[in-house]
Amino acid sequence: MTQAQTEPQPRKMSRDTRRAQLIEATIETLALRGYARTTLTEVARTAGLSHGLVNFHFDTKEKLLSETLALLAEEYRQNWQAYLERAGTDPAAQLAALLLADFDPAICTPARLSAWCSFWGEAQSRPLYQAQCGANDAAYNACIADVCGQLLAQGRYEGDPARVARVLRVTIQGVWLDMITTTPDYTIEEGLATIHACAAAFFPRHFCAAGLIL
Amino acid sequence: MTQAQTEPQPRKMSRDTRRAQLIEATIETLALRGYARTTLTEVARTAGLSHGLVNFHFDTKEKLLSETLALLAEEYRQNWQAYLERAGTDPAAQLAALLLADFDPAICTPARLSAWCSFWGEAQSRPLYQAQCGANDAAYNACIADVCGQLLAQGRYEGDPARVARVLRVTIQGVWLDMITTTPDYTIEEGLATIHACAAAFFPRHFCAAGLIL
DNA sequence: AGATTTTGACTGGCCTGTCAATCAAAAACG
DNA sequence: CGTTTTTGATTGACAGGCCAGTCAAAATCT
Repeated sequence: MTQAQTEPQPRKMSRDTRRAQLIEATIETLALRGYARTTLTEVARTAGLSHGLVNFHFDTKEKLLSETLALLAEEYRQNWQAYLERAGTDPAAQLAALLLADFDPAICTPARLSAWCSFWGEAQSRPLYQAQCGANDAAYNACIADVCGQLLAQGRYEGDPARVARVLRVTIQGVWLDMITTTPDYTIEEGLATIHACAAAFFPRHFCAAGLIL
Repeated sequence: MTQAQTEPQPRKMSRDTRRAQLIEATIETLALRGYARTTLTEVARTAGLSHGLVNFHFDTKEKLLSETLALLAEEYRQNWQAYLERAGTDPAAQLAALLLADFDPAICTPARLSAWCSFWGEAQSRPLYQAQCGANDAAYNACIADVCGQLLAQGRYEGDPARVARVLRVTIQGVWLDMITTTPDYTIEEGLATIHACAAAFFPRHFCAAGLIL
């Protein structure tokens, strides 16, 4: 990915640039090798830098992984909040925006999806995930539950907002997982169609397989 | 779990017994420590046995993990197939059985759910998962898609069988993930209620939040 | 020159896999 | 039926390798 040989690339770069570069290399390594086989040497090689630099910028491997997860969590949060902002105040439009947000090309990258999946696999046995993502996840859950509650009320649908929201959320998660584990012919369009089919089941007068109605 | 000190426990046991014991210890260790920190020494200690025994019975760590995953996959397959067998020929009853199967107390254990999650996290970067579970997963997908297709036709519902089936499948998976990562007050009943809410959205005349109608 | 980044060799620790010795149960024997 | 031999499971010490983290020296920038 990064080519240290082609561009001369100033040896010394700003702290933040190097850190970002190493974090990006960590995401790629997680995706390619998995959590268990992600080593500092491997990350450094992916970034085209020396092993010692990683410790210079991040002190420990744990801090590197922690900040990598923090970056993923933060860009995820900013993405759906930006989508929500642009959607206005109509609950159906807001829900459609939330569903679309998770398939934005900036977020929904093979490397990023794989990296997320690596962290989930370790989440159960390490406090790291909850510490970095607990608050964000809670905010997202509250938000989508609120939007679902409004749409249920407005459309006179039956159903528990929390459960409808949970089904939509885990369906997105599941589609993400499918997209990296199953055969390659699983496009973003097919993923979106699946999640829209789910939304259409709960809100048939507002959603169809193609997305928001009207 | 196993207490080597309380029971004298015959020093020598049959091959299959020891292998099963070590595989069970592997599941517990995966759940407690995660994939990356699962070591042979840790597994042996959990089983109350010596480290060398693991290599005696399984040759390599990879084979131990492979056979552990094979056991999980096989007991999962047998479980849903048994449920399906008992359900008769009515599509709605069959679907209800498939949904219930995944919450059977024998399958839906904290340790087993966590172990599954550990394997998923590594699935993307290792052929192990596809090799052990690819065929089983494909059979399950085909089965639930077929049942959904029958129920859609019988009830004159609209929808793509493959997509409806996928939503149900990933919702179960997502609820499993929730059950081990979120706060403890997530019971099997709440999990089942969520998946039933999802089924009710697609098949409102056959399912409600409490499960199968009639 | 002084400050800061970068490198690569080095270390101490942990982990996997090997192996010779040990031990208990079963089999063979007297 | 008691004794000896054989078989095969079990142990723990050991070797080799890999990895995270350290550090002194070199390179680069200001």
